Amino acid sequence: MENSFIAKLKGLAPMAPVEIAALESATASAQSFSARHDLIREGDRPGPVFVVLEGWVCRYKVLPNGTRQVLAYLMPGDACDLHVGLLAEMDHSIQTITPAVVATIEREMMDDLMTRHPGIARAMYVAQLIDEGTMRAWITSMGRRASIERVAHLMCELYLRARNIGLASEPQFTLPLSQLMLADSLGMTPVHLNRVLKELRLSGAMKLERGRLLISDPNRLIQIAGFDENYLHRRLRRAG
Amino acid sequence: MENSFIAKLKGLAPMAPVEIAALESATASAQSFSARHDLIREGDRPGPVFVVLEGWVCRYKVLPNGTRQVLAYLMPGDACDLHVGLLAEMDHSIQTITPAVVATIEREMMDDLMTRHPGIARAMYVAQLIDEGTMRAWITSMGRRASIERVAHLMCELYLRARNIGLASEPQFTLPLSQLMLADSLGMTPVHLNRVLKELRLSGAMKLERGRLLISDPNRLIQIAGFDENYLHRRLRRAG
DNA sequence: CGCTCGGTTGACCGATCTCAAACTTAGTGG
DNA sequence: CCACTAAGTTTGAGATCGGTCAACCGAGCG
Repeated sequence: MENSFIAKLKGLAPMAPVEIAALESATASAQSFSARHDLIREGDRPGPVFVVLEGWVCRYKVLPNGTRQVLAYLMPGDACDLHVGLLAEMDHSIQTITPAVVATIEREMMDDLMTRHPGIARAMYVAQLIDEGTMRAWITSMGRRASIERVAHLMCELYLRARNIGLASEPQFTLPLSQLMLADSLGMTPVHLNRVLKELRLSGAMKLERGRLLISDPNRLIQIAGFDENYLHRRLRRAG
Repeated sequence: MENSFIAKLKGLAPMAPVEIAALESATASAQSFSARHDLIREGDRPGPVFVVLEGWVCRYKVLPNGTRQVLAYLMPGDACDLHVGLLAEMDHSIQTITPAVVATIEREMMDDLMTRHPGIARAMYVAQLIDEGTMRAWITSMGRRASIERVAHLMCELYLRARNIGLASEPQFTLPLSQLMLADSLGMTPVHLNRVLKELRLSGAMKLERGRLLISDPNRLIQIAGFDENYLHRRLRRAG
């Protein structure tokens, strides 16, 4: 059975059987990691490309004052930048959140895959564009949305991404993020995040509990968030 | 005399004479635009790649409530994403800030340049990685830095970028951004930004005046910002 | 069974926003 | 060359959002 990386790429561009086989063999060497394990740290020299096959992973940065900012979440199927190898050092760290299975693809292998297989190249580029769009959405959230809107917006994003890869069972889904981690993503205090979550719960929009999120009133949540699902979807060009 | 785009790419990867010639001809069709002119708007179908040759340009997003968030600044030599063409529509707009000269490179031309010229491909990938690093730094700023730190940090970033392309005359440089625009970049109110600028002026670190920034005490500014210039520099790998 | 980690709550404080007005500069037309 | 205007900047007063500090709670685990 094909892994989540292949499944994702197939959703982003048409993929020939040869290409699928090539991806199979490239990701064959997957490794398991425990939760909270740094795959690579800020300042390290970049190595191979990481591909998350199972579990959740995040990118983050720690500031001199000790605070942390989470920069992105990687879910099964997601990979980190294909060309990192060109940089002298990482400007951020990457860490598992849950126990995770991660494959690594060496730079030469990656180059080879991209040049030899146009479908793979195309899918990887689209994936990268989507990731960039997500970053822009985060900047927008942090800059111009009130805390409750920010929380709601992130939940919408994570829900849609989970659903896209078949990890959501309609009204709810597994969300293995502590409130501390969420606060570090949203640029707020855990205390304040907790109050916002309470407000969202009382408003009947959603309810976060031990590792899963229940979206009781999707429309209300979307409305609070000012969420435009377009930023994750329908962005693929119909015509090539 | 070569243009700012070529100059920038030459700084990011070794460039063969043929490659320079190819870039010359690709950017020959530059066009002039007045200030505040949208090059492309959110929702539009992406077209060619934009390359800024002269002037300042920004990416931005407007929210339903009417507020605006600036997502990035493009200075002479900067280009926007090479593969935008793969998306169905823009998730943000791009607008000139000052009068600007912008070249456009059609997708086929771009593909051709990249596949035929490894030096160009490499330089473009590095440029993209740097842009992504900048976005991550913005997210970090918005999430975890106090307003005065954010302002100082952005000024450091812009100063270094200007200096890199020869647009800074040591203690000062041309900064054609209104306070409103800066506020929209930093996720704050123009009123509050103005107060922060006053604080920075009184502290003797820097002074912003009509279109130029004077950095009176670089060390102090860097210290206030918690600026790590590594995120823009020294990231190129020595070894290929 | 007690410890530890994460979540929850309260009281208080301070940073940032809002609203509103004055002022400054650059550009425009008479 | 001088109103006049529009855009941008500056300042004040008061309100609000989100942060800080501190205590308590509850579940999982050795």
